[in-house]
Amino acid sequence: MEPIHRQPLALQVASRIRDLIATDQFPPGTPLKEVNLCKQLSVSRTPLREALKQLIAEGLVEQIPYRGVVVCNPDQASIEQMLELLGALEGFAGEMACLRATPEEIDAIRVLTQQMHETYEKDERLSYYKINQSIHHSIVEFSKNGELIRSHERLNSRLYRIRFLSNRRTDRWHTAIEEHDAILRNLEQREGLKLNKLLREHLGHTWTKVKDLYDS
Amino acid sequence: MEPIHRQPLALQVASRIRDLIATDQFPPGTPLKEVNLCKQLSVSRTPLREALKQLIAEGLVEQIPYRGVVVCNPDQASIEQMLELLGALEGFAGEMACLRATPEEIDAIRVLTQQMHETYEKDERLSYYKINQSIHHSIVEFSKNGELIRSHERLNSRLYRIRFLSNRRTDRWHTAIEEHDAILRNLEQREGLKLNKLLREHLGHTWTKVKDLYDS
DNA sequence: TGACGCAACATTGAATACAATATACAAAAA
DNA sequence: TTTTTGTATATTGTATTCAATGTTGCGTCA
Repeated sequence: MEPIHRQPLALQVASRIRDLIATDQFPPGTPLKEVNLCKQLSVSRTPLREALKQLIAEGLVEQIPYRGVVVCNPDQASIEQMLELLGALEGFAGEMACLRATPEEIDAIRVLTQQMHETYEKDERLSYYKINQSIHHSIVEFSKNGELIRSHERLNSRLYRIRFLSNRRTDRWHTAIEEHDAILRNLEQREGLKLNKLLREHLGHTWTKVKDLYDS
Repeated sequence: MEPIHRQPLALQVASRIRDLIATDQFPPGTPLKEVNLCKQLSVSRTPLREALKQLIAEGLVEQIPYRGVVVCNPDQASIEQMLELLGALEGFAGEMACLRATPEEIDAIRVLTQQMHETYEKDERLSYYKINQSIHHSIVEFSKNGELIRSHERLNSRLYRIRFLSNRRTDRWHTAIEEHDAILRNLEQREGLKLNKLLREHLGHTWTKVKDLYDS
């Protein structure tokens, strides 16, 4: 039987703050002052501090001794490195997925890709963004490697905001869709190495979009 | 002038416990009881708990609500997954190193590989182990991707103990040395893709060694 | 004899109190 | 006027206290 999963207060606090950062309600540079947050979230300092420790470990915020915790503001170089690593992880995941995904799982990707086309035709940016995330997430899941899934999850959450912002740009939208078609094809045909390469390039293109955003 | 780097107590505690786990003084399954550890390390519960939170985030220990923290005892499947991911990370790092390592840095790998041969001939297991780690660490460093370096570091620390134990086996020692020669050659010739493949296989062999250890 | 319930103990979860450190501002001296 | 220094205040770091929860063992009842 499924055990009951308890959520210690610190964990709940952590995921709340994570959301606040991802949705830009706590934009980069925001100082996370303990007493303020305590009042806003109605918890005491102890669980809050434990939550912050977790976010520090995840790299979402940074701490300077005796000067508090602030939301990280990664520079272009860091973002490029993160996206490069994300590409490597997803590429490898795709390669493994070619070996391990069931036909039903590949069907699921097919459905998502189809839905993605629909959001493109209807010009629904937010849905597009979510389906896109969902596809990438699924591919990683189908690698059947729990460690890989967790690593990807952590890194992706740090990039969530950036990718969301860069999603506004319209230039590369069509190309991205085409790339997703190619990704689906190679997954269907279990072309591991090609899919790996494709996914890495796909993420590389994300970087150029983000870069444009910064430069403009 | 070089600023003074402070180490909050929680960080010091965390790295101490990390060492204790890596050196098998806290073998898997050991319950980390807060009050005991407090006395042993002469700190109060708060910084200790913050340190534990960090180790939980790193995946070195696990926590069950109201039942405390215990040192993780990863099963064969998890170890296989971790090594698979480690192989992917190192492989990718090697590929990047081929693009970005300076000639001087490659020289450093050459020196280490030479030293590795010497430890083999003198039958110095511990030195061999350390030099081996050092080579892999260096290759990852030369990828010049900070995120990749950190991810590798975290994952590797979780495998430190396992790999140390499997280092006792003598069967594959010679083959491992030969593989390192090949790794060096491909790095020298900037054969990124081949090096990637080689490193992934190299880690795959580690898995077979670990597996033997478990099975016997 | 075995199972259930209760109670005492052990351990973690959370909150508060106290100490250490940094920052800002004002006053005094050059 | 400018620089320096001291002090007040804000904020984090650490310790301690109190509450909630889980575990163990013994006694009682069927």
